[in-house]
Amino acid sequence: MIGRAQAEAQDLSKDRLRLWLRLLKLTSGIEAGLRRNLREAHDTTLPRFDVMAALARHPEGLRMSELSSYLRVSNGNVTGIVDRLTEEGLALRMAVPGDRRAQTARLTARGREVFDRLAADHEGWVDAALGALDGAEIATMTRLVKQAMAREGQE
Amino acid sequence: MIGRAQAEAQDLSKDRLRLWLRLLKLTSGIEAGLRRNLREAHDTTLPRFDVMAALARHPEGLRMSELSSYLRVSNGNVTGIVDRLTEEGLALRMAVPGDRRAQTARLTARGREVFDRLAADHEGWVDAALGALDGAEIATMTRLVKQAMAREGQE
DNA sequence: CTTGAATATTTCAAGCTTGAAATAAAAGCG
DNA sequence: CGCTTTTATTTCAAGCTTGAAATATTCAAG
Repeated sequence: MIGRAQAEAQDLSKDRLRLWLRLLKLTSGIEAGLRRNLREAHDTTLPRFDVMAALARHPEGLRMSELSSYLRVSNGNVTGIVDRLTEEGLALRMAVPGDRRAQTARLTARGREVFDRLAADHEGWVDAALGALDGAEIATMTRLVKQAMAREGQE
Repeated sequence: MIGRAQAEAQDLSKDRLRLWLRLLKLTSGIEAGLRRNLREAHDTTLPRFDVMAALARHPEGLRMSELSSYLRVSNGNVTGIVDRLTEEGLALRMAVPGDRRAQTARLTARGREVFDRLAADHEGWVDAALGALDGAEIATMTRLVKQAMAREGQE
């Protein structure tokens, strides 16, 4: 037989699992909507948007490795995305003086213009997707998400 | 100039955007951990696990189209994943009597055994990932996620 | 200097994902 | 019955993603 403490821990574990599945469904659903909107309204993709957003926050440019750790994706991944943004004339690579191994990626002038339009729409889509939550609810959820990340994100 | 109501709506929009970014970071982080654990501990992937979980809940089998709408992924996607599960001897396709277009996918006996082990570990990993939230916090967050989905998910 | 370890990035194979096109079969209908 | 439309699935090209291997360069000893 199992004690009361174990039974409660098992229930809590099940509740955490159910929350996880719902959370995943919510974020996947919103993400799918964002991907669809980006494609239909701007003929682009979420990974390209993410890279452009990172570069927009760092006008001085980011090294490829900084970009990949900032976005938490692999090095090889950003290589390909920056390649495509460069082909499209939205980003460019610059040599780093004093280290011939490294490159910094930056947005071009056109990249900045394009990103500004993307970002405005993006904020609107997210606002609509979370529109069922009012200010207090957003604040509560933000607090709980931060708390959950304190454990999860410290690896 | 803009009125107070507009200014508040803009602030709320920014707060929703910040919450979205945190939420995405939390779920992506947990998901990355699950993918790593599945690979390292069981040499498998999250999409395979998701398909096996769906099939485990439906021992009578699911049509390919039911599987894809259940998992909210494209038809072509499940075709490939079921192909690989079949190659590994974990799933199989069966003809549907009376409709030669359709197929149902099912877990094999070995597929069920493998899934049971995966599921146990999976629940433990999720429990650990959300371990910073106690029962009341899980309940609050679950309520808010449901509320957010009521709007988002009704498409 | 030169050898070896560490660092920055790219390349690569494999798998996931999508939307669109292609196949195939069933259903409706004149 | 023939013909069209709908439904079920697969195929395909393109892009994303990863971890591992390959390149290139820098750094640290000796």
